[in-house]
Amino acid sequence: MMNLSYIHRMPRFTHPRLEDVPLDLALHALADSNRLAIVARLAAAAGLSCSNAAPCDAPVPKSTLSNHLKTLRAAGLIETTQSGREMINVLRRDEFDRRFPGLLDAILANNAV
Amino acid sequence: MMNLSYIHRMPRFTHPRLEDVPLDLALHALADSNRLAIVARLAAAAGLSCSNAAPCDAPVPKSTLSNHLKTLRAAGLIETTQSGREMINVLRRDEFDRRFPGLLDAILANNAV
DNA sequence: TTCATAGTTCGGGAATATTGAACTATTGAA
DNA sequence: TTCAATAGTTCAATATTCCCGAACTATGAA
Repeated sequence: MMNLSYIHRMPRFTHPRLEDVPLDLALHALADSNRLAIVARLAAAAGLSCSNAAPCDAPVPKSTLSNHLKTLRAAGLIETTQSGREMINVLRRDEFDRRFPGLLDAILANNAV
Repeated sequence: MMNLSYIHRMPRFTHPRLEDVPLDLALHALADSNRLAIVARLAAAAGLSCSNAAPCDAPVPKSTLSNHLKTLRAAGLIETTQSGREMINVLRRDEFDRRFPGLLDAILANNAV
């Protein structure tokens, strides 16, 4: 019998190449106040678990939060890796900036409270 | 009997004050390839009727086009005025730039084919 | 008038988003 | 080892939004 237990250690998430991300998909991911808040928090931190990346105001259900992070992942904005039982999210800042120069800067600058 | 015919000459569209437009609404309006194409055309023209503002590739049904323009209007991106039987659309560039400095520039610069 | 043009609005089906509930995986403690 | 707690995903049902054909309104021209 083959030992298949290793598959549980396979990477859980797929991350797109930035060159495959169209502008409208990136903008769509950022066109939501909760996701904007998440990106803003990640921009100011080295890496955050899902619950730590969540916007502090407006409590978001965890399934909703998970979906928001999936949307950001699909747009090439964040990379998620497992660490213990937490999923650590990191902003793919350099790659995103190379793909869309100046875009994230402009958006974050305009996201001030 | 009151003469009510004048109401047909009332302004047809309402345009938001830019300070009332939240960032996520503006991004949402721009997070669509057809609407991006419309904005790009308006950025390069003084004023365009709805059908002239339509993206040249991908033919868009006129009701869909009308809704796209309504979305852009609600986000403070365009101003629409009637001229004869055409509706002339103008990009509210200065106002939008004052509200969201650098945002439209960054988006249009990244919208190049 | 009447016709054609330029668009808006309405309504229903298609596509997306939200979220409670069930589930998986990991850690720590008994 | 087991058991419970934690951190998150996935599923499925509901809610919302979007798309677009059809009907409608307004204007200009014949």
